Amino acid sequence: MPKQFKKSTDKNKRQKFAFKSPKGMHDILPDDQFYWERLSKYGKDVAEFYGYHKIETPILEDAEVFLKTLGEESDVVEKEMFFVKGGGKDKYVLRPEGTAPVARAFIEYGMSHRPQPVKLWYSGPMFRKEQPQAGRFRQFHQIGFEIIGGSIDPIYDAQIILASFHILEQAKIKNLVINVNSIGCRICRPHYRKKLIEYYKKNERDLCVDCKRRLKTNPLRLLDCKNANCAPLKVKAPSLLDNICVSCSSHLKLVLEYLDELSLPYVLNPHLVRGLDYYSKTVFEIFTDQSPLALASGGRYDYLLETMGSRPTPGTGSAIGMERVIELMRATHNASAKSSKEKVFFVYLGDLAKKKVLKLIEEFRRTNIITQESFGKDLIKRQMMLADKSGAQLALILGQREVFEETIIIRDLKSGVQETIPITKVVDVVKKRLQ
RNA sequence: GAGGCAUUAGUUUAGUGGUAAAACUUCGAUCUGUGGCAUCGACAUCACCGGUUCAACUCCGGUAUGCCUCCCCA
Repeated sequence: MPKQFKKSTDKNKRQKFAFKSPKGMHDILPDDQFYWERLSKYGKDVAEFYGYHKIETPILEDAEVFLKTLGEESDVVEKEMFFVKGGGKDKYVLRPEGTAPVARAFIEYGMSHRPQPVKLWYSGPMFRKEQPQAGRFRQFHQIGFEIIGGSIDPIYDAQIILASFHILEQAKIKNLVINVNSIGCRICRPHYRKKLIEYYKKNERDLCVDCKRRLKTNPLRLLDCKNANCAPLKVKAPSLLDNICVSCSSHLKLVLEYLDELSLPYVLNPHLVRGLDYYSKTVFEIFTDQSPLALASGGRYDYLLETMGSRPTPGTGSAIGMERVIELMRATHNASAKSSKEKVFFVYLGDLAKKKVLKLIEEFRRTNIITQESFGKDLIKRQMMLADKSGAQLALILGQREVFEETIIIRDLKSGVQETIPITKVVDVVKKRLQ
């Protein structure tokens, strides 16, 4: 419920403990809908233009869908999933991300029998039990793109990046930069991982607390440490770029060539790694200089479907964090863009006129003209004030005299010019005036 | 999961160990014939629970929520 309605007018009935939305989960209030609708539209337009088909998966999934794919020791799985009671104990979870459910659907509905690759997109809420912060919520929304099946072609990575990039561009986010890296494949990554561990083991004493832990749980994350003390070690650490196999490095090289071809602004960031296990080869994140948070991210997941029991099937995808984008849209979109859709405002005087207006509105319903009224405020002055506030173009004024004469006053709210017309013609005249 | 800061009306902010102030919003009255006007009025158990005190919105502790830095991530 919107905040402004939470208070009861009856003092005796007032609740001692006010209800609140769950921690880290927010209502999208009427005033914000403008941004959500805009961003959703950008997503839909881009998806349709590039031939992605929309898919909607349930908000609940079998926990195994994520346990098996995201990595047992990843934080998302280990401590950030909401388990749902009922339907078997701990069987279902609120989905923490969108790729694994889409992959599940791909397998379940035999989409490998469609022309390959299959391009899919989705939009909806995701849930992670994190400590909330600016731009980090327990319920958040993503627009995601996936290209599944076909060959392991770097051009698909470029297309996936392109789709996310265009949405951000349409949302008028300035100074976008794409960070790109390759985290290798199942052949070269273990070698690199070993090399990295060996290197850091030698220097374990100088590592920060977090990095000591990372060394055991997720060594690749060492590259991403922000602690200044670890920085010197990072510089000398073996680089992913020097250690991935020929197949992976030529794949990355082609991705970059395609990005060049599309004139997309990118930087090669050898320290970029992702938290989810299913990624391989290309990974990327899109940033703007107006926020430290990634607005979109994604990568290639050539082993994901295999992990889920399918034939080996490559894939690549990305997701945009809608809340993070909307936060930036607020700053750039001016309020005038939010102008009201209401075109016609009814003003009445007297009970008889009030009754007539009720019926007149129904006549406008058959046209596409949106009307508004303010029943319950009988003062004509108040009604005019509200008409003005509503942003309506025309006011239709019906008083006792007009009811008697079967006329109505049509008033242009900008110029203040008004005329009296027969009430039978009001729909036609309004239609003409609005064109 | 760790550390730090914050919380006063619908909103934005004052303020004090002796039960709260302003602006805007909303609602009502003046007001049954025309535009954000004017005047008057209404709307806060000062986030919640407990402690100290003659007395707590103020001091202390806890909880919740928000924000910041981490962890991690969109």
